[in-house]
Amino acid sequence: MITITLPDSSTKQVEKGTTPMQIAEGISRGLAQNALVAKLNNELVDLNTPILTDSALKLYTWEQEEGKNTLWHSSAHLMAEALEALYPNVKFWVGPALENGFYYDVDLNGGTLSTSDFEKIEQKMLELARKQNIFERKNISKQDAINYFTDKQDIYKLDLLERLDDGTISLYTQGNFTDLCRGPHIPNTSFIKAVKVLNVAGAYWKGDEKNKMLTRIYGITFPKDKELKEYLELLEEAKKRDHRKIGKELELFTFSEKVGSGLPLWLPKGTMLKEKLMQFLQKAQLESGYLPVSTPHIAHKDLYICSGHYEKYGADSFQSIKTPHEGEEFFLKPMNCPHHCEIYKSSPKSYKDLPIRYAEFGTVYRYEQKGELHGLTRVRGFTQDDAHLFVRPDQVKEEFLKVIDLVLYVFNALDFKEYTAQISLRDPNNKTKYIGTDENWITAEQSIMEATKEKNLKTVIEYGEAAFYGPKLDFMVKDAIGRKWQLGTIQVDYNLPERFELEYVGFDNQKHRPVMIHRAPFGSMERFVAVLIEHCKGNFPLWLTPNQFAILPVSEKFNNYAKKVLDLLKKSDIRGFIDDRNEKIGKKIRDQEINKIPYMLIVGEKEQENNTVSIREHIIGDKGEVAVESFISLIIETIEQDFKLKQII
RNA sequence: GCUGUUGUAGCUCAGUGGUAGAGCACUUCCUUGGUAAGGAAGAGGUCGGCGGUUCAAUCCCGCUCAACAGCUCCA
Repeated sequence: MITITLPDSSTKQVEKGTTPMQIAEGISRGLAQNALVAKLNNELVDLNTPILTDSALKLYTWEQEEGKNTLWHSSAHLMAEALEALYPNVKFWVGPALENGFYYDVDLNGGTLSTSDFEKIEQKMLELARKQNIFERKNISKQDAINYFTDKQDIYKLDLLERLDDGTISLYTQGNFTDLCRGPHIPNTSFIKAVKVLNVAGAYWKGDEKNKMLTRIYGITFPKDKELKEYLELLEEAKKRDHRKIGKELELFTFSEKVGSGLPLWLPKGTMLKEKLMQFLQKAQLESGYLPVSTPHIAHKDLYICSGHYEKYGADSFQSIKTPHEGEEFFLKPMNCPHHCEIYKSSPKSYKDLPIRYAEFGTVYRYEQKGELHGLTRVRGFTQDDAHLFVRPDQVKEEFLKVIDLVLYVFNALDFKEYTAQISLRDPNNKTKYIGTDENWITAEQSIMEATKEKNLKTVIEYGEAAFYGPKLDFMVKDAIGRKWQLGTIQVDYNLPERFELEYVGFDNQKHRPVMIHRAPFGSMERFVAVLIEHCKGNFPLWLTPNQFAILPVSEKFNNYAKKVLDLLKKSDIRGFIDDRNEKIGKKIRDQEINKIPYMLIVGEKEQENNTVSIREHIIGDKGEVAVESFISLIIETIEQDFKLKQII
């Protein structure tokens, strides 16, 4: 007999060789029917693995990541089986599970695959899934594996085998398909009830562009039809929220081939939005002791030689600007930090001056590879809500706390309610590739961890993800439909203070090197606006939205009264316009609903007589007739209320 | 940058080896209408750019630019 310890610490005595599935059956029928994979002493295993020693056992269903991943990994095998049935010459590379679904990289031997083939593959997968084929594991020797795949003329699996040790090799077979795989897998194919082939794309063999391009087929599967339906609805919803689409519809920004790819043109409404955001942050920063600075868009090559960026990125950047003066070269600025370092150096600093916080909405230019450009999230010219804090080593933690406060203030104000903080630290096994003293690193890493802990942030620690110049803290937010985005970032930098020989005079009358902290709560205005659009689907908070109201005269006879109302509202700093087109009121309402205007003010004979407006709220509808003054206070109060609520959080 | 797909009016998109169409938007006129599309007329396109094949190219071919999907990358 052996002892099995379950997650609730209870134990079971079972015969040696009992499988996790049998234990599941002993617990409940429901669990036995839903279990997909088991964890045996920290190792994921098939449910039919005989347990030979005392073990801790945990069972996973579709509800857990482990269960999902296993189902998707097994689905990749199922898709491979379907592909092999449909395309006899196909060769397989690897087929892992992803965050949402799975893919398989295949070599179609010159054949092609298009979206029109998807249904055929899906049908075949479902047909095979219904056979309830068992995923059968077989441990074999390396030589046997080599023989097997040599017979199959499968160069890709042979390549994989080269890197595997004898004794660790296993094959999985379901139906007519056998794959080299370490597993684990779901018990049988019948758990896969709903199937969708999502996409097909090229991917280099082993991710190396010198290698052959394989066909990567993406798919997703579910244990219930309903879940597939919900997933497809989510994809539809994401499409509707696409900032490129909404940005065009709401006339926020555009691109022009003549201006150049990746160089956004902000339209009046988008500019209003962007500037409101900047004003909002600027105000918060002034209150937190930041000092606004502003620096030119170009700088002498020497600046970037000093910073080290020329050596690292020079060749892949926008190339230098020449002048009539022979040999003189300027570069478009790819970041603001070197400029800020020079500002720091413009006068001697005392320890009493620190921390110094230079803030600038600095527009920078980076020559991103063509294929990387994407709407506003990846562009070649963008404005960072940048600031550099020059601090004493003993101030790192305190400044981190303040920056975290600022970042959270921004997130709350914009209704991002869920976020996690990712702490990127040094690779503990390879400390040599980092610049800066061990002592400083330890202080900074400790400071970050303590600061996030004090703020009760949900954190993930990533070892080895730090930049070579310092550890960092990145904020990942979840948007309204659950997608994750990386927004704000805080980074410690030991490199630039060194390169620019930044100093301050300490209490001991000696020169010391300050620590530099880069931080950007939005990240960049472009990226943030993109994420915000997708988060709120273009329905911006009232304080931010480009037009807070539209006045809709019932007929042209009331245009003059509308004008009077507009003047009154403008005096109170409320933004909007009159829709004085020669259209019926129904048409105007429809159009302004589509334009997502928060408040429509309908004015006709009645309103003109009573000095009122009839409010119609976006989506909600008719809110009745009120005095113009009441509307003004409604707007002001709504905005104040909005901010107050958020302060509490 | 690599692979694939796409590029027709301001927008969304039909279409054809014999130099083009719809809906919306726009202009003018009629209409002055009370909570999601009133009516009529009109204007608008080197069919992304360059080159080739052809009697003839928006359509076929090559190159190029841009967008999209994926890969790789992101100070």
